[in-house]
Parts: sequence; C-alpha cells; structure tokens
Amino acid sequence: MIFKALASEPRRRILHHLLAEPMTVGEIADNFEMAMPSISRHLAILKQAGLVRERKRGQYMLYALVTDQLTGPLYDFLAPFCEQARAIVAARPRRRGRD
Amino acid sequence: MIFKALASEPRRRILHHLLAEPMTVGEIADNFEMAMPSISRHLAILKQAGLVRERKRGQYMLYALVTDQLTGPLYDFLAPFCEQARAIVAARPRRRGRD
DNA sequence: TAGCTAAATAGGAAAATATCTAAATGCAAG
DNA sequence: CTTGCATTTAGATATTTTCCTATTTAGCTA
Repeated sequence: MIFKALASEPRRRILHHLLAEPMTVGEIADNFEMAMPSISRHLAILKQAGLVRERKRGQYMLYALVTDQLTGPLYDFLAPFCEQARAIVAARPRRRGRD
Repeated sequence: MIFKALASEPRRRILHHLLAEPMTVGEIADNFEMAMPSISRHLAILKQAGLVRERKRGQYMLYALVTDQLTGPLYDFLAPFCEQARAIVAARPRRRGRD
C-alpha cells in the first residue's frame, strides 16, 4: 500500500512536513488549503501504509513520521534499478573526442 | 507523475520484467493475465512518466527500462527520509539493561 | 455538567483509473 | 495490393479516489 500512499502530492507534502518534527493534525492542516477532515483522511491512509504513527497527546493527536517502510520495502524496490543504472554507467565507454 | 505510475502492481511488475532486457509488448503481455490493450495502456503511462522508452523494431515495438527517474527524482525524494532514519539510529542510546 | 476545541466519521458528488471488447493503424511479406 | 500479425486507439462500464459539508466522538476547562 505504500506506493498508493505516496501517489498523492498532499500526502507526500505531509510526510515532508513531518520530517522536521511530529505535529498535530491542526498544525499540519495549517499548511494546506484542504479542509481538516481531508487531512485526517490522508493521515489515516499514511498510517495504514505504516508511514506515520499517531499518539494521543491530551485532546490533540500527534502524528510522527515512521521511516521503516521507506528505508525498507521502498528502498528494496528501488535498489535493483539503481544497480542496473550503475552497471550502465560502468559499461559506458570513455570518450576522447567531443560530446 | 512517477509516483502515480508506480502506484500500480502491474506497472511495477512490468518494470521489473524490463530489468532483464528490453521486450516487445507481446512478450511482456505473456507474463500477465491482462488483455494486451491494457498492457499497452500501462506502458503508455510508464512512458509518460519517463520510466520506459519505446523503439520501433520492424512491426514490433520494443520497450526498454529507463532508470533516470528512479535514480534521480525518486531517489531524491527518498534521501531525506533515509537521512533522518540514519540520524535516529545514531542518536539511539546504547542499552545496558532490559528495554 | 456545560461549553469549547480537536479530530474522526458519515454521506455524497465529481473526477480519475482500470480493464474489457471491438475497431483502427502500421508494417511486412507473399 | 491484399492478407496477416503486433500494437494502439475508441468506447463503455465498474471501481476507486478525492474532497467537500455536516455530524459525531473525545477530551479539556470552568
């Protein structure tokens, strides 16, 4: 589900915001034009994908980034492609002339 | 568009197949239960996202992986999160007793 | 408890996606 | 130039996603 979760600009922006520090839903919502229920919904999707965790802080809900899915599964997906890219670079002949 | 392009299991599987070597649409389609027009559509989306390139080979169309978007923009997106994960690991106190 | 605030849920409308079948296009080879 | 194969485009439908407003839940504070 992580790829679907990331396939939304608002959600990627939310993650980026949380990079700095955990935030309440309201704090997050302040950075968006979207209504708060929509933010809440996006957070639920991110949570389901394991990209954030939530914690009750009095009457606030504090959302924090969780990097495990990004540094694990997503990185694992990406690795073979990077690998191949490296192979291509390595195989590229050195040029002496222009270009 | 790259994130949307990746938010589909068939499309991710197609990319994975192309990791081995360039393939025609028919060859790709052989690995799926999906009808060929659907595969063609997925390939168009991948192409628009810059994840594959196409080349006419006689009456066949040869599709090949392009890793630039993965090793560039996607990697750039991912990097700060990996960075933070590393920071968290570094800051974690050594434990002597139980948790 | 009553009133206030934060957040989540419900319900619904609009837009985007996925996938199929059928038809069109493009190339190749007799 | 006609026939055949590979691929794409069209058209249609079902599903999913997104985002809103209104309502509900939960906790704080007087």
